[in-house]
Formats: sequence, C-alpha cells, structure tokens
Amino acid sequence: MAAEQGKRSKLSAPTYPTITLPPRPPIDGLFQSGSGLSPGPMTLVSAFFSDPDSTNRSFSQLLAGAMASPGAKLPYNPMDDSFMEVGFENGGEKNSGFKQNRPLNLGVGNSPWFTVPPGLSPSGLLNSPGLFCLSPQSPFGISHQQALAQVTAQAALVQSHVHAQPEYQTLSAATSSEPSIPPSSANPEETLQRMLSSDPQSSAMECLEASQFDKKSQPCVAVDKPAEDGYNWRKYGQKQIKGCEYPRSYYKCTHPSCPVKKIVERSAEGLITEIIYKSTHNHEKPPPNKQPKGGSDGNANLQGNLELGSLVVAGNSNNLSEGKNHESTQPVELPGFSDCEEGCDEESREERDDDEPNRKRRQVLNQFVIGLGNL
DNA sequence: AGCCTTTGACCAGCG
DNA sequence: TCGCTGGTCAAAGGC
Repeated sequence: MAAEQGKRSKLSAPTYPTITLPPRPPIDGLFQSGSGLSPGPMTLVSAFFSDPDSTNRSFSQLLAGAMASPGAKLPYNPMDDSFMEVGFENGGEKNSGFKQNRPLNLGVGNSPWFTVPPGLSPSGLLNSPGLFCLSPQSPFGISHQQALAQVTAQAALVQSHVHAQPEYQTLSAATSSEPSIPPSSANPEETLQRMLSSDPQSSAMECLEASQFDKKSQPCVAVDKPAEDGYNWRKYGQKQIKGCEYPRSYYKCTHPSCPVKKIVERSAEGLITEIIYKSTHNHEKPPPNKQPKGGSDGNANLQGNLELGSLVVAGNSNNLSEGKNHESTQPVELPGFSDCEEGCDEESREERDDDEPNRKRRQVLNQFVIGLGNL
C-alpha cells in the first residue's frame, strides 16, 4: 500500500492540473450572515434568494456564469457516469502530489459554481425534490425544466465528447488538448431555450410533482453518498489515516471478479474530498433494477456531508478491452471545492483553514450542493 | 437468506 | 530489525 501511495504521489506530483478560480461575487454574499452556523440546504437556498447580491441574478445566470467561466468544464467521469464542473490552471508546482489535492476554498473564490456531485447526474440533481420543492417556478428566474435542460445538455456534450475518447480516464485538464465545454451563449436564456427545444425533459416536472408530494415531509438532510455511479459497492474497510480527522473508506465493486476498488477520503470537516478509483470494471453497469435503490449506492451508509473535492481515477472503466494497467492515478480538483489554489502548499492551506469565515462558507455551500443533490 | 456495514486484527512496505 | 502506516481480511451484527 505504501507502494501504491508512493505511486500516487509520484504520478500526481507536479504536473497535474490545478484550478483557477474565476470571480465569484454573488456567492460570497451568500455567506455574509453572521450566525456562524451552517444552515441546511434549504435554509441556504432561501438565503440565496433573499440575498441582496443575488436577487438580480437568475439561476440561469448563475449556471451560465459557471459554465462560461474560464475554468469551468463538465468532465465526464466514466466510472460514475456523471459530470462535474472542473476548472484547471496550468501546473502550479506542488510539493507532494496526492495530498495536495484538496478542494479549493469555496467561499474564497468568486464564481457562482453550481457543482454536480460526482455520481450525481445532472438530471438527478435537478430532478431532486429538494430543488423543485422550492417552487414550480424558481425564484432564480427560470423554470426547473430550463435548468434541467441546460445542465443535461451540457452533460450530453461532455458525454459525447468523452465517449469518443476512450482513453480519457483522468478527467482531462486545461493543460491538455482536450476541448472543453464551450461556454454557454452570451445570453443564457437563449441558450436555455435552445436546449429546451432540443432536450425535452418532460418527465422532470412529473417527477417534481410526485416528489413534492411524496417527500415534502422528509427532512432536507445531507447524507453521504460519495458516488452514485451505477455500480454496486461494498465497503470492506475503513482506516483512520494519520493526520486526517476522518477515516478513509474502502469499497469494492460487488460484481463477481470485478477488481475495481474505490477509496473515499474526507476532509477535516468530514466532507468527502477525494474519491480514488482503482482498476477497471470488467463488466457493464448493473441494470437499473439491480442498482441500488433510492439513488443510493453501496456507500449510502456513510455519515456526514458530501464535499466535492478531487476525483482520482486509477484505471478506465471504459477501456475494458485493452486491459491496460491502471496504476496511474491523477487527482482532479473541482473548482470551488478545494482549499488550495495555484502555488498553494501545505503551509498556506493551513493558513486558509484557519480562516474561520471561509471555512464556514465552504461548509455552507457544500451543504447547499449536497442538499440539492440528495433531496 | 442475502447483502451490507462495522471494526479489530493481520499483513506488507517503507524509513 | 523494528516501528509506523496504510490496505485488506473476516467475523459479527443489522437491515
């Protein structure tokens, strides 16, 4: 294992991408409440709506801002069949690789990131009752259908691109030649209209209506679902890692003879910061009726919140036929979810972590995203 | 009954 | 060689 750790460190040391944080004024205003407490997702959403800085920004604007922002991409995670927004910057020197890959400060950055958690499909996110229970027509200024359409369309773009490139396994960086998702139209509403016309999601509102009724009374609680990726996982171990407040969890794919494992790491705040995949699925995803119920996978039992940190993929589930060895792992950071920006070393990260307001901001936004994804 | 998580023990690599 | 550390095993219990 130390060997593995060593490998990871070597492989991910100085060259893997880091993140550039685009301006993020509207979100910052969200965290100005002086309570110091982390509100629940819905509380946060309410705060979002009532915040003076955000009242003039529609949800579509926020989405468009995220998508159009220079670092924003929606990399497709072949293991999870999901998309995440990822932004990169060119290789800031990092001193030791693996552990360097911490999420960027949420609150410190300035971009209205709207992040789809790993394993949570955009449609899943937007279909979630937690999002739709806000109101049929969101105060953001666009309908949930529109939001769904936009995210789904963006996701589809990435998916088609990634699927065309089976070698893709480490969530390409800006430093690579991989084309990124083109920014949304300068006019987000126009973009939405185009997407709506091409990507009808009529079921979304049906789901909304049903879920509103069925789950209205359910608490908006963030549960730990590291990656709802369509595969079934069995937790086979948990280890307290030195220097980490929270244990690292080890999962195996439950498919017979499938060698895939994943390691879920947490930040000091108990939030997931890294999901490391090892090896390659030698099977297709289980059919939907054999997948975990309720949008959960085998990890649903973990406690705590979901933070979107970095995703490390060792191996390529789409690259089944080639039987390549998948020793390499390459962490990929998600913008707005890392404690560390370019050139940030351990020392400066600790300094950031000491920044209590920023830490709380991160927690709040994390919960926001988590809430949307899990409700 | 089957599958899951939990958790302590064990093992191997590294300094 | 030894202690530390991380990864895995496997028994126990829960759902």
